[in-house]
Amino acid sequence: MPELPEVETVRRSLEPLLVGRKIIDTQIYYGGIIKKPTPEEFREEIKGRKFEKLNRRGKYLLAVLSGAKTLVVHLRMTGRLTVTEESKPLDKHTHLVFTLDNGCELRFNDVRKFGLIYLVDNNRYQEAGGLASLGPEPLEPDFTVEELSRRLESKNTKLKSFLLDQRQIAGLGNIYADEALFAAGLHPERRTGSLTQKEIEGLYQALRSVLQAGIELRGTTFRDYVDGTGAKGGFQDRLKVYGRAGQKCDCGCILLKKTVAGRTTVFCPTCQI
DNA sequence: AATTGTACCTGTCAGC
DNA sequence: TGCTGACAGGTACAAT
Repeated sequence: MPELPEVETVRRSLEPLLVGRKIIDTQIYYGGIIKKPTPEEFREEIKGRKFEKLNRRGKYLLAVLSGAKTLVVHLRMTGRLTVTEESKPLDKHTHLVFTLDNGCELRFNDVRKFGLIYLVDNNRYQEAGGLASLGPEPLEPDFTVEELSRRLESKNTKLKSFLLDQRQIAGLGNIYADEALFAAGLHPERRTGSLTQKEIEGLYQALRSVLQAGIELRGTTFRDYVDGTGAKGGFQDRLKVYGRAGQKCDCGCILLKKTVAGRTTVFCPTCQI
């Protein structure tokens, strides 16, 4: 599923293909993806604008357009955003096609129609769903051990639930939350307030290294994910726990599967305490 | 106010 | 073969 490393990979792959390009027009095949404004207004308001910059915040992709508007895209679970030559036939489940000024198209495809798209004024991100209430970026310098510690102690919940809460830390999903907990040797059901200073430092390092490795390998393609050029990621070969329930951990134990915080969670009962 | 549960979707796969 | 039901999971919103 597109989490921070996948969205960052999409951003990096799309940026050189989009910046400087102008949107000639938009074909809307399924308007339900567009949350704001109405699909008709969206098409009118975006017409003629140029891509100036591509940013990412948590799992949100932010395309800054000329005229001080930002196109906000969330891929949720199965969304794909790719640049394709306009001569290529549309894949099934393509809901939105932006015609660019160079013979290419930016296409939004989503099997399950869960993706979200907003067009908002710059700096009015509170109008774009949960974007305004995101927690810190885990790979930015302002996310420190102290910041993590403060947030852990301000809650009394299970670690898995904490890591998935976008208001606490932006960008983790089920894959990287499980991988980070494994790397830190922490049980997903440990209470946030029960961690020692050493464990907090270990979790901090685990979060950063797992996300960084995910980016370096251009994301995890477990099922649907591809980057902005349609290429698959490479981190799926490095997964230690996610999707591996019933298989052996490096320590020889069988990895367990359990629903925690409403999510399938895989962990090693001996390595994670 | 904060937490929990459910809806949103379709493809895939196990079991019959 | 073809059907049914469970499952996958991020966010918005309703319910508690």
